[in-house]
Amino acid sequence: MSDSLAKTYDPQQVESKWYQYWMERGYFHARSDSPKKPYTVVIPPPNVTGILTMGHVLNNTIQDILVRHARMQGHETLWLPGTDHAGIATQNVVEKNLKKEGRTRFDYGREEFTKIVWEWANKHKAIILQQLKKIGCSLDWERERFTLDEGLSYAVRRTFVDLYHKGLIYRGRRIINWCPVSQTALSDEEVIHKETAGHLWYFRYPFANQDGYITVATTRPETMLGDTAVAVHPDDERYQKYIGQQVRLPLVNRLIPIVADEFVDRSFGTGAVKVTPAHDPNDYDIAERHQLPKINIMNPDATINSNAGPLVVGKDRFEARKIVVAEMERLGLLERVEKYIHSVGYSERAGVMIEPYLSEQWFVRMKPLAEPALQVVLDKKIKFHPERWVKVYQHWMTNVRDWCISRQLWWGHRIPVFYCRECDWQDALMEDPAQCPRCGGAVRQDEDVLDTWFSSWLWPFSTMGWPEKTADLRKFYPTDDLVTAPDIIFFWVARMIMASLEFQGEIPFKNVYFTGIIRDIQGRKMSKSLGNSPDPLVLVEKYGADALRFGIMLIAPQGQDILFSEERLEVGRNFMNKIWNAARFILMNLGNPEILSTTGNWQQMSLTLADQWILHRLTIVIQKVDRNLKRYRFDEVARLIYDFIWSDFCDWYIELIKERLYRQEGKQREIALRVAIYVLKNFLKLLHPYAPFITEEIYQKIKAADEPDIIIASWPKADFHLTIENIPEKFERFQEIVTVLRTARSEFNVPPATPIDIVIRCASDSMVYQLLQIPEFVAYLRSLAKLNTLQVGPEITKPPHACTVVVPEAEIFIPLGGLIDLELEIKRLEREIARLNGILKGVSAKLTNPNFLAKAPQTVIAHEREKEQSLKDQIAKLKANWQTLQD
RNA sequence: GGGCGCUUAGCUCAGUUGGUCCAGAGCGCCUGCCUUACAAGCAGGAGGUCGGCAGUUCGAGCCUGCCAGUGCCCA
Repeated sequence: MSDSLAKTYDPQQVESKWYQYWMERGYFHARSDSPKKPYTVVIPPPNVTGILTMGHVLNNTIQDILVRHARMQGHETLWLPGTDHAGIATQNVVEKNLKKEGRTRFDYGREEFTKIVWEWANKHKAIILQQLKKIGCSLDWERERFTLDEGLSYAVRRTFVDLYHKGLIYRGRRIINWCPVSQTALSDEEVIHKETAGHLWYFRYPFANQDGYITVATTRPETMLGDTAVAVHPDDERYQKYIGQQVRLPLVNRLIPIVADEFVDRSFGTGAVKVTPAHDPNDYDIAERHQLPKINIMNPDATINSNAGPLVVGKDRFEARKIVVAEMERLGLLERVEKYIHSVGYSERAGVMIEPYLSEQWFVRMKPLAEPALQVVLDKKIKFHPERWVKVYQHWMTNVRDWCISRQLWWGHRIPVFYCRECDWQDALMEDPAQCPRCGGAVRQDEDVLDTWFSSWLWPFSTMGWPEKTADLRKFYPTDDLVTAPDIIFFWVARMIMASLEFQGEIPFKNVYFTGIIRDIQGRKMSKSLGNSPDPLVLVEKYGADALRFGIMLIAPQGQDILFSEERLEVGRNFMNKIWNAARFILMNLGNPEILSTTGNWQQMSLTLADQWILHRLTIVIQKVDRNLKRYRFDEVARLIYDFIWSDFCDWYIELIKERLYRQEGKQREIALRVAIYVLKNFLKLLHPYAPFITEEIYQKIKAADEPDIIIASWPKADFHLTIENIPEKFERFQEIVTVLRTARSEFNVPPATPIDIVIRCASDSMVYQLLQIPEFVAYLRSLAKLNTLQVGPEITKPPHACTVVVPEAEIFIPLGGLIDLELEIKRLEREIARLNGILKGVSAKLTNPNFLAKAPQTVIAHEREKEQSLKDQIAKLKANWQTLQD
């Protein structure tokens, strides 16, 4: 315990020590042999390539809030940490580094190169995990996992082999998304479609056996070299006569047919389209229907190969485009060019234009996996928050296509399929075979690795030791909550559900909370190129981790994107400082340390109205916090906590008890402190999931010796019940009196140091009269208003030169003598009368409406009647006072 | 083209089942205060016909329909 705290809160000094302290005591560690009810969250594994982003701060703060809350509720709480090897991204970064030295991965070979990537990954893994610690995440580090760990790799292999033998994994020659820079296949989800300004070129293809031509429109002229047909709609009257004829493909001189296919959009271009089966997924389908050849004209690096003829062989695709267009123009076969905006696919990781590319890849058959995965969400066995994401999920699940899982990379889980070099044997196996089991020939393993998400989709259970039947799986699986961003709902969330149902026979988690996406204050996505993505660790240094966490939770509305700017963290920092000073004030006035062991046993104490009121407010706040945490309304909870401590506790309660603390000895002073300590302790507990460091720091100073650290303290219970009747109403009336007095002082420009007198006329059985018998309140009025005298009673005559304010049941006179501006007072009263009359008009209108009286609930009618009476009363008083000023 | 959001004070956003937080908060702005916890603070104030138009209802930021603007996702 310390009674001298710094005047300003310094997070640097405080935060550094507590994380270590918690770790040493093993608070983050979950025991699978515990009898306590489990609560589990598995972290969405950050990429080892990355550094902490604002998105991670948001996402992991929410998880930490859930986890710390559950821990305080007494659950055996597991938050399992780990990282993802991020195949393409990581290999890209390392290859880029090598390129700076003028080398490629082929200079090293697969094994050497992989070693380099491992080094790099390990280094960056350590960085990002350290960053998570910095922001206070209470992760169970004894269970940290990496997607390329031995155990997880075993799980991946097991899954592959299993699906292979079930026939759910197959190899096929298909059009896939090809990244010419990374030179690998990508899944559909890894391609981002962007509206791109381009052109529509109209090419003439001459008929083979007659004069004339048919005109086709294309956005990709260079692919014409691989055309194997022209397609028209069968019902298109313009072209029906040409169906079955042939055209001579310019530049390559190939004879290709004109086919009829219903896929063709008659309104696009000329209504006749070129068909390039090896370089367009739709054309591929047309080719399948019409048994057309599929000519691949591109090398893996997107240069043109010799299948395209001699004209552009070896040229890059974009250069080839220019040459093709120029050549067509020279031949008089370019009819026209239009500007055209169309959707172009870019790779999610590298940002380069992807090529639809015909190649042999491995696929997972999705339909059989998707159906049950959709059902558990529709049946609400897994709940989405906000719920509207269910529709997005449903749409994807019902239109799902097979998942291309092979990647032509070196960094990742190698596909466990083996081929015989001698015969046509192939199989997926758990153990590497020494030789072909059929003919004894030499075997080779598939060169490709698996999509990173093929390991991520097992994450919730592979991290717990699956396929072994571990104690962790028994205790902690299925997990409770998943917190993730909605942009990976297909990549990850959907596939985890599929994998868990397929391999575990149960759901992987009960709830999915989708965060918003962090944008800058102009609404732009955070990106390195824009330079609008702040480094969270810099923010931690500047504002403190608690302020960062609290600040971001306060501005993160549920289900909406978050417009972030650094200034918005000042609210968080100021709030931490406010809490610090509230605690500091109480500790400064503590005196007897015995007070710290206060329990909530209030019956034996004579609590004042203010004491009861703040305990009542605390009760309400606990209830609301509980309710909103259940609803995943983290922003609302932050707001509730903020308003409670700042407005209720600091602005009113602390201010009110100052009189008891400063000037009274003994019982009343002690009771005020006991209440204050009790409220503060409970408040700190409510705040702890949001701001773990400062709450532990303060709690350690005010907790009794036998109380546990706040991180494992019991969650507050809303257990205070009112003993004085109408506490909120009474206290609010008092607040109203205080406010109108302050306003009056301000309006009449009475300097703060100038003492005034107050005379209040009210009935002796009124609430106002009772309130002004309470010494605490009177003392407060005296200090705030710098009162000379206070007179209260029914038999009061208005003093001369006084301004008047009216509250329900009472008239308050402030004799201002020479200070009063008579004109001002008259105007003020008139304004007030007009304002109240306005409200009265509305109320009276309701009460004279027979429909309202007949149909509205009695409680509402009664309330309106009361309101009407009170308004009439106040207006009458104001008018009377106004009258006295007219002489 | 299909789907999902959003539109409330200058800015960013709250506003639970329609009535008693029917107009709120923070920031910004104006005024006055270094009042013995806090100037990262205290007190007071200005500022909005809740995007528009209809409808349901005794009663509509709140429910329904249409329209306008804006953002995202999918094709």
